[in-house]
Amino acid sequence: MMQSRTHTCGELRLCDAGKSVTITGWLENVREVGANFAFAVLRDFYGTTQVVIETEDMMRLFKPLNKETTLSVTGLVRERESKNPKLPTGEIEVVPQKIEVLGKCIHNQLPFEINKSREADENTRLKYRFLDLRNPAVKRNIILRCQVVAELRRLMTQKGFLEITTPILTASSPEGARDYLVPARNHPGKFYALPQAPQQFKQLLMTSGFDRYFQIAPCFRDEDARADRTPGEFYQLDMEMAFATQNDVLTTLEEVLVPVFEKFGKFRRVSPAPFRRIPFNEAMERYGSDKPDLRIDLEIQDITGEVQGCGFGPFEGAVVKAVAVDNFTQARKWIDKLLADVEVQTGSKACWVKVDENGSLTGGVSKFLTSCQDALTAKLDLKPGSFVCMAAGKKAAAQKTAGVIRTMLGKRVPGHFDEEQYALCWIVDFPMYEIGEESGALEFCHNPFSMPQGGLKALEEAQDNTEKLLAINADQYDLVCNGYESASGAVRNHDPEIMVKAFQMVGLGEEDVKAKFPAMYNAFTYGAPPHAGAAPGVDRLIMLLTGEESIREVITFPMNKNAQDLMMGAPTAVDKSQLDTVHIALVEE
RNA sequence: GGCCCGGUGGUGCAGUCGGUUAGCACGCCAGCCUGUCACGCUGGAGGUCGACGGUUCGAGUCCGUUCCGGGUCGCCA
Repeated sequence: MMQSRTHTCGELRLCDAGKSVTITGWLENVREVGANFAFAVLRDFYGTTQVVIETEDMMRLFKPLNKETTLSVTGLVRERESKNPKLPTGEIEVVPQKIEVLGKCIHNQLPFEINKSREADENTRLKYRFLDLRNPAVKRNIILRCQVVAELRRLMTQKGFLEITTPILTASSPEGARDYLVPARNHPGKFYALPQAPQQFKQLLMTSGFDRYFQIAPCFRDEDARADRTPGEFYQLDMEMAFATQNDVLTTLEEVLVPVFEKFGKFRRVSPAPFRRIPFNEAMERYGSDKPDLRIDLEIQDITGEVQGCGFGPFEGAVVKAVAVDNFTQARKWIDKLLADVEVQTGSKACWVKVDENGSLTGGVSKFLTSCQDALTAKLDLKPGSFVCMAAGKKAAAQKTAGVIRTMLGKRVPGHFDEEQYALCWIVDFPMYEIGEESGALEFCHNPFSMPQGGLKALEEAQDNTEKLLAINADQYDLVCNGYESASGAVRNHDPEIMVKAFQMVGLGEEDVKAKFPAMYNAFTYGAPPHAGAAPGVDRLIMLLTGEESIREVITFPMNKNAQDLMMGAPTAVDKSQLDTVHIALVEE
């Protein structure tokens, strides 16, 4: 039987010298510095401790052990002859009397070196995630995640929110992302779906009279991955408040998140509450994005009027947006790279001009713009040495492209990016409806659960008037931090009459509302409280706090981009008998 | 599905204009070394360059196809 450990590998200090101890852990390294003289490093969750090998017998014991074998070492703590101030345990070492091998590592060549695993090929890391996680630098993010989640729970609970879990096996939701489906064994041909969010359940909880609900909720969406978006599953701090206004929700989240950013964030500076509240349209106009990075001090200017008739084809009849920077000294090659990167990220081309020492436009598309040079100079406050990057197209596309230009210029031209802070803002007043790109018809812009501003009256007044309908905003809001969408929420539409009306605007009727959200619609006819909520993304929050650029660094067992778990081998084929049980027949490709 | 970037011993990378035996660091193995801590020194093993096809006297290098990975657009109420 294993001797129980008396200390961890992170806790022995000089004052422990002379004690007899047992420590356990992984054999990290053995440094042989002489014949029958070596230093072994034992690592556990808490730290590392040096074990000194100075006898032939001990050397013989250690020699055949591969790195990463787990050991129990019993011996005496001794003050080191040469100390290492870089290590918490650097003043002592353990002189072993008894070594016990607890778990052999039979591989003398590891897939990667534990302490350098972050540099290894990501597929290899994911396949050997259990080894990758032995790296303290990798483990640190997971530990931080636990601490943040615990703090979120503490703060929410303190504010009177109840954590209530909701079903994982539920009904497919007709809106939104692709569902993950689970065949129902007892109901041939029918399926459960994994929840994309506990949206309807939390609204039902509100109608049940739970005043304040939250949950660290797993959410499942079958959509493609991005660097900041894991495929398959992710976690949200899902919350909802009864009899609450938009301001109640924003204030509550500010009170919860500011302390978390301050306590756990990589950067010291955090936007003080209340955060700036920027209407969606203003965000698109000034930043070209509904998730602007406010650490960048540049803003987009509209130069549509200034450049009309200049003769440059792409500008004719288009909306033209510009971002200008002063004291620009970059080379032509740099500009070409910028334009290429903008095109990769947006699919749209950008163009540019510079201002020479005489105040004249030069380079890029300057030959087309000489006629409007004065107007542009005035509008953009151009000076000798200014650089202007422009995007043209339909309004939304031009805004979006200019938004990417703003971000790239801001981060690449020195002096416009104050990186080391958490710049938070709320984007509010999202439009209720939009014209669908494919359908060309009126559609819900975000989700149909949001309360239109002005309620029933606004909808009735705008009925059959597309222009007016497009101008209706919803009490919907996103929390944005450093260019990432960090939370999304809304004042919900709790009134069946307004729900039906809102659906009528997009050509749907009462029957559609009932069919799509039967429980919610029904519940709301029994006396529903006005309610509002939001759902900050936990994974992205941890990304922001740690400064990681890949979401896989903050997930314990992440899948790769193609939604495969390389360690477990998921997804896998299953036996025909399993398929038969759930009434599934595979179609030969 | 489109586009961009990448794939070279166990790991990370270099490889010029197509030209001799594919180079470096870490790791691994052996030897030396009594205070290392990114230990050091000496020696050694290990790759045919993602796959297939083509151009060529000759391909890691050029061309085509394809597979895999990352990023991005679509998508993500």
